[in-house]
Amino acid sequence: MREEDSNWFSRWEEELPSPEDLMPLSQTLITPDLAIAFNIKTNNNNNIIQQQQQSLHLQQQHNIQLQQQQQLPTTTSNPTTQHQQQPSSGDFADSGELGSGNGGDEPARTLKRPRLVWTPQLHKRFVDAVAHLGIKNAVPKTIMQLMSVDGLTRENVASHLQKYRLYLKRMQGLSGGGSGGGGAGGGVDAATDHLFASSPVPPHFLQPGRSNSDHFMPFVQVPALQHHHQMAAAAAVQQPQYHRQVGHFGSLQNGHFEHPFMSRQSQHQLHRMGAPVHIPVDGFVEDKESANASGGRKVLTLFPNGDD
DNA sequence: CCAACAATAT
DNA sequence: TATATTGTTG
Repeated sequence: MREEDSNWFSRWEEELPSPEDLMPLSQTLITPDLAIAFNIKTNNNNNIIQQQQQSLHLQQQHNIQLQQQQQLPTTTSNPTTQHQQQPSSGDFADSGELGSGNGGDEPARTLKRPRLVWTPQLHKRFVDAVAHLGIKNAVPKTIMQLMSVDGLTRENVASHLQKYRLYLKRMQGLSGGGSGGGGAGGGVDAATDHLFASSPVPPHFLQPGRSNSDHFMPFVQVPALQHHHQMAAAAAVQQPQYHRQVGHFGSLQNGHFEHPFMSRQSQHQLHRMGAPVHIPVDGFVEDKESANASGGRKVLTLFPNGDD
């Protein structure tokens, strides 16, 4: 119907992120402060956190409240009045009981983190990662590694991948054979697919038979089976600075260039930790509307802009 | 044991 | 519904 259809992937090819584009992009969903406060181990600040662990005890409840207040700490005078109408006096504060009277044992570990919201940007990185990995290697762990989004867990990716695969299958189905009466999905443009539609789907995704895009697979050959072996080379320890992390993608942390594999591999410990609060990283905004849609739940949103 | 995947839960 | 969590399997 559209001629664009014929060359959409020509353009797609051009728009393919070069490794340089993809690699150094290390975003973070968790600020150092937040990580520390919650006893979260990110790949960078291991040691710092360890120290904090000792002093972490009865503060759990306080921690939570602190988080909410710390939102958007410094944004060069943000006139956006990002006031947290967070019911600091409603949810847990006054109920007094969080869960079931946790006596004061490792609280942070028990708490849950906010639902990840897959913005088009995030999904884009996801698709790019999958595209560059090829179907075979496109498994949650490797995808997660390539995406290099700090705070993103393997399960986040796994869950998303599961749904994405269903989406691909649906597309295959209706592009291949007559529409039949299936009536299963119906509209491809259903609201459910909007996210996925926001990023072009690499052609070979639909053709498992065809060998992967060996076309462009520059280097990013993630050693998927790389077992833990290397301790963080202490490449860059996050100092308790109140700097903005989200802006500097250069990955020039100490004047040293970070390799993707060398840099993000201490994520083994990143498992369940909790933080039922928003994450104060500037650049990340919580989408009130999404939250509303969810029934007033708090949701962490990355990149409110749906623009590609 | 860990990770992927599918199924189920919220 | 979208994402999380759990269960099962390799």
